[in-house]
Amino acid sequence: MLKLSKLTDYAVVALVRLGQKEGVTTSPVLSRSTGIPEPTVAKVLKILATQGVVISQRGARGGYRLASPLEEISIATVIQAIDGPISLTTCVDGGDCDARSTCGLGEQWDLVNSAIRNALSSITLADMKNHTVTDRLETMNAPTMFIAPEATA
Amino acid sequence: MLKLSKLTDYAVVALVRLGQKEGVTTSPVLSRSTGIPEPTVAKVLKILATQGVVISQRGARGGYRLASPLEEISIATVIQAIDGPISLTTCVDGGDCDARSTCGLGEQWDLVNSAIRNALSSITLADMKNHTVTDRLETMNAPTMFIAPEATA
DNA sequence: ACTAATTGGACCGAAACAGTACTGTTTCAT
DNA sequence: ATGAAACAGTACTGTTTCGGTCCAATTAGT
Ligand code: FES
Ligand code: FES
Repeated sequence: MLKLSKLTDYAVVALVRLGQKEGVTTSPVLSRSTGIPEPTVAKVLKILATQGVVISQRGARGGYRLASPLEEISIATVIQAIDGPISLTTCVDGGDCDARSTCGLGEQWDLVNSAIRNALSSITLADMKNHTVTDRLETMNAPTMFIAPEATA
Repeated sequence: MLKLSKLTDYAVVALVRLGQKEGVTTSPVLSRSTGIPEPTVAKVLKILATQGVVISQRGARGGYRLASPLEEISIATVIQAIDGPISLTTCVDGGDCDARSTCGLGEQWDLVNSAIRNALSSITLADMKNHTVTDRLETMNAPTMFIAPEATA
């Protein structure tokens, strides 16, 4: 269905909320604040901590805090942290493709990958809480990336 | 991992190859031509036929042919035909989200959805077969376009 | 030093996915 | 009319990934 995992969904919510807090915040608090089940938010934060998106403080009086301001964390970063690398292809890196030599368009997939990554990188967590950016996206979405120039001909 | 299903991968390959043939082409022929296992390519074509992406000709001397020229079929169309609708959110339509009322950023997800859909719609199957773009990609493909704090596998 | 609070990492069940096989229906060639 | 070729649809099975839960390691405070 090409949907990002629910964990990633929750991660974005948790991070945005975390960015609005002062100091460190614990999993239970974040859970109550967002409505996400406690075990789930705990797991999400754990993963994000290993990826360096959030800083964890262990022990009593511990908790999590954002490693970077909300504006500098892109959706792509969160997805990568939770779901792993963004490679739509299944072919480019893994190599477990049966075709490979016969399909002929192996390299072209990078086109798609770049497009996706570009789109995902242009949205930050700050945009997710800020309603003013909705209009700005309209101009940002112009398909003027690096699509084949003569491909449209 | 945010990857499109392998079926979709195969679908793109099959469609591009199909667009380079004259008249109708059978599944076995397409299988040999692409290197994709016969049963799989058959399944993919079947799905694409129900979605109207390809036209099927039944009976002896039958086969498949593209419903539209390659230039008019976008990657997004193929993904939607195989994997279903592109909704990254899991929240907007399904409604099986535990947070919903407390998360507060439900509407903002459309931002992400639009970005993805736009990126995917701007690439056509014709772009995938065009090898002149391959070289161009080498120069234009930014090595890292988003911050990867510690992308250790 | 002890205790309580909190994160870290491992484990397990469930669901979706990829692939395969079979049977039926349609059409062309003989 | 008959037989073969090719698509259509359904059902089944093995595998992988995802979502959720549980227990162990770590630290602050008393
Ligand atoms: S390498 Fe996987 S389809 Fe070409
Ligand atoms: S509706 Fe699902 S996280 Fe907000």
